[in-house]
Amino acid sequence: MQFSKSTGYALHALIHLARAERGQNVGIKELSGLLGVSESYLSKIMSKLRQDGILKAVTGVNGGYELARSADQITFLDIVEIIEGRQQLYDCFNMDEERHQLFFEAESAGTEAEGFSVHSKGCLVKKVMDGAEKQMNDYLRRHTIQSVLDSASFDCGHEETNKK
Amino acid sequence: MQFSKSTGYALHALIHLARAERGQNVGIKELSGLLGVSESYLSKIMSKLRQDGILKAVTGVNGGYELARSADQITFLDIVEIIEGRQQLYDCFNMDEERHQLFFEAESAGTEAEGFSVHSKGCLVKKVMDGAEKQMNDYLRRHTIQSVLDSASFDCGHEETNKK
DNA sequence: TGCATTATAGATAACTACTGTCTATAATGG
DNA sequence: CCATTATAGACAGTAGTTATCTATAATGCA
Ligand code: SF4
Ligand code: SF4
Repeated sequence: MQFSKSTGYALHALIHLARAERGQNVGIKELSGLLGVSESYLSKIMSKLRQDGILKAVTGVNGGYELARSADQITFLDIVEIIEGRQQLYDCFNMDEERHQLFFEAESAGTEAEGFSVHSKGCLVKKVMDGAEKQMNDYLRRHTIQSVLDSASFDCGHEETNKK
Repeated sequence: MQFSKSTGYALHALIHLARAERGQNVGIKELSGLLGVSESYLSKIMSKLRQDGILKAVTGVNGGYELARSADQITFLDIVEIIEGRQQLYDCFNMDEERHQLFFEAESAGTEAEGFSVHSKGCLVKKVMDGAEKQMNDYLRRHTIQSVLDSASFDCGHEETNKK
């Protein structure tokens, strides 16, 4: 289990866009050169980000990409979910059997047993695995593109006052 | 990005072993039947768990598997790391370029710049992604096979007193 | 209008990891 | 000696990722 390379590409491209001046389009050529990926492949990723409302894109001369919202409104979780997909990390096998009812939580056994699925609520194994995913997602949600830029010191600090 | 099915198989098999009486071997036939996986495939997973010291295995008549240590000494993280591997979730691409030095953290810029890699220490993108993974791993480390059994109420609660 | 530029979409292929099966081998107990 | 059981290796099918190529549509400019 690993994050796909595409997620890395997306993150790096967005950081570059965030550093570009507001209202200025950045072309795929510049981005792909910077990341060392083909224009063709990267453009697919950018399109996906656009479809999900992270970017705005302009075709034609002087076209390119621009952030659709401010960098502090774009979380790492946004990007990960868009590129990696929104399926859960842990997927129950054995969905149609009744063997897994073994792992019901004690408290929820007889209280409100109406219309809830074995997998989503009752099972403790699933609960642990989903809980682990939630920990990661919460962390990713707390970090934005802007938060990374804020704590970075760039080589040529021309307008970023290195506030040490 | 998803956990492999094998991780699920491993977790379920271990829980079954933990419920079995101490000193009693459980065969691959029983386990595979329970999980609905082929003996052949599951045995590979079990072997891996044995090689990593989670299980003990006995060949021959009346052979089978048994936990090598008590269930509260086997964490979810142990299993995940054994089956999924121990590589980091986020892998830096672009390892040989010097472009990524852009994302250095301000504090660490001039203090102790000796013998540390751009990727592991300096980069804030990597830091966020590794931090996210750590959140998940810490959570998985806090949960053991035993902790799941403790809070479960089994259908036939013959010796588990349902301590509400 | 016509042209160069730029993003988009689809088809497709190479590669990799995951999942699964089959066969042969070794160890154990009776 | 034999039945049982785990182990190991080879192998194939599947799916997802990564990547390339081509064609198309939109835009700005001369
Ligand atoms: S994790 Fe729980 S609900 Fe999911 S397959 Fe296993 S026992 Fe069933
Ligand atoms: S995450 Fe940081 S260190 Fe890794 S490739 Fe990107 S810029 Fe470089």
